[in-house]
Amino acid sequence: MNPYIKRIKDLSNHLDSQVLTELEGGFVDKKFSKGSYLLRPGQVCTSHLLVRKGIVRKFYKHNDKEITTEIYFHDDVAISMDSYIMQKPADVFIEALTEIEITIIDYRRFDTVKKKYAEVMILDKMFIEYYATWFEQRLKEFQTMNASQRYLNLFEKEPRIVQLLPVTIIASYLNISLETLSRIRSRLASS
Amino acid sequence: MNPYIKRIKDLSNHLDSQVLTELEGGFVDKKFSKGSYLLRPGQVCTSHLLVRKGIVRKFYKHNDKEITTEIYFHDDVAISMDSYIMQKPADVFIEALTEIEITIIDYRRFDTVKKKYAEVMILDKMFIEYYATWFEQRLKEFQTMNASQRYLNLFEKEPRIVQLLPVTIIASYLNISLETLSRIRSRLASS
DNA sequence: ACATAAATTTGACGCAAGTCAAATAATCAA
DNA sequence: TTGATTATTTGACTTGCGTCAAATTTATGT
Repeated sequence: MNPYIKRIKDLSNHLDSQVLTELEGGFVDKKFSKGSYLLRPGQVCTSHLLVRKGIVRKFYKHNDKEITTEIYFHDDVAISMDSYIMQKPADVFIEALTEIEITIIDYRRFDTVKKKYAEVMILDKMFIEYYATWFEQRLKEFQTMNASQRYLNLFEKEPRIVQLLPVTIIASYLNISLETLSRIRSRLASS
Repeated sequence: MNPYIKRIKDLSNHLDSQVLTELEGGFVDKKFSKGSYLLRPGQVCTSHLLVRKGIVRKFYKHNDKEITTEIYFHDDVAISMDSYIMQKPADVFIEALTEIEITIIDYRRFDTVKKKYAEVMILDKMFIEYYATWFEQRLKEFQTMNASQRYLNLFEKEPRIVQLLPVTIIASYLNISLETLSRIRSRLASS
C-alpha cells in the first residue's frame, strides 16, 4: 500500500470514539448491482463513496469514447473531486463494474465534523494531497511512456486492473485502442 | 481568474490581523536572477514560493528531455507538492525564467500557524484542492487533445505563456517537439 | 558592424498507434 | 447443443508527430 495512504489509515484508526460516532452518523451502507451508476454527469457529487466490496470506476465521455480515469477496489474512495469541492455538476460517471457494497459518506455531515474536529480536517486534507500527487504522477506517465510502457507499468503497479477487468476498460484506462492493447499483449506473450 | 482561486484570495484578505502577523513572521522576500534554481531534484521542498514579479517554471528531466509541468506568474505559488507533503527529496527543478521577486513561505512556520488557526488550515486545503483539480484537468487535455488542439487551448487559456516564453519552453509545456510546434504555428498563420 | 552562437524554421523520412474491416473466440440464452 | 451476441484478435492501411539534418533568422558580445 502507498505509504501516505497507510499513514492516513493509521491516523483514522486512532480517532477517538467521540469523533468516530459523530462521523458514523453520516455513513450509509448500500449495495448496487453491476452496471449501476453512482454518479452521472450533471449531478452534483455530494458524498465520498468508500468501496467495501467489488470494483468501481470513474470515467468521462469524449466524442462518444469512454475514458476511464480511476478504478477503485476495496477501501478506495470514489469521488468526483471538482464536483465535490465546488458543489457543481459533475462531468464524469461513477459506475459499478461488479456487484458492489459501498459506504456513502455524506458531504454535509462530514463537513460539519471536519469543522468541529481538526484531526478530521487534517485527514481530509491528507486525502486530497494524496489525490493531487496521484494525478501528478499519472500525468507524468502519459507524458513519458508510450502505450506498451504504460501497459507494463500498470501490470506492475495495479495488477488487479489487468487481471480482473475486460480489455475495453483496461484500454480506456491506458487511453489506447482495444486493438493496440491486444497487439501489445500478443507481442509480450511471444517474447 | 479562476473562481476558486478568487475565493481563496478573498478569504486570505479577510484573515484577522492576529493571524496575519503570525503568518508573516514566516515570510521572507527574495530576488533571484534569470536562470536561478529555487529547487533541484534531491532537495526537499521546504517552502511555498509566492511569485511577486517575473516568471517561474517547474520541470523535470526524462532521458535528458525537459518536461515543463507548470509556469507561474504574479501571485502564483510554486511548490513541489509531493516533496513538500512527504518532506522527501524532490524530482523536479523550479527555475526562474526571468529576474524574479518571490516571497518564501517557510514550511515549519506555516505548519504551526495552520495547526493553531483553522481558517489557515482551510485555506491551505483549498489551495491543494485547486492544485488537484488543475492536474486532473491538465491530464484530461493530454488524453483528449492532439498537439495543435493543445496549442490552441493554451493560447486561449494561458496567452501569457505563448506570448512571453521561448518556443523551447512552450513546446516542453505542451509535451511536443520544437519542430512540431513550429509547424503548428506556420499552419495557423497561413490559414 | 561583424562574427559567432543560439533560436527557429523547413525538409525528408520513419514509426507508433489509430481506424476500418474481417476473422476468431468466448459467453449466454433457450 | 446450437445459434446469437459480445469480446478479442488479426490484417491492411493511414497519419500525426518524432528524429535527424540543413537552412535561415535572431540575439549577443567585443
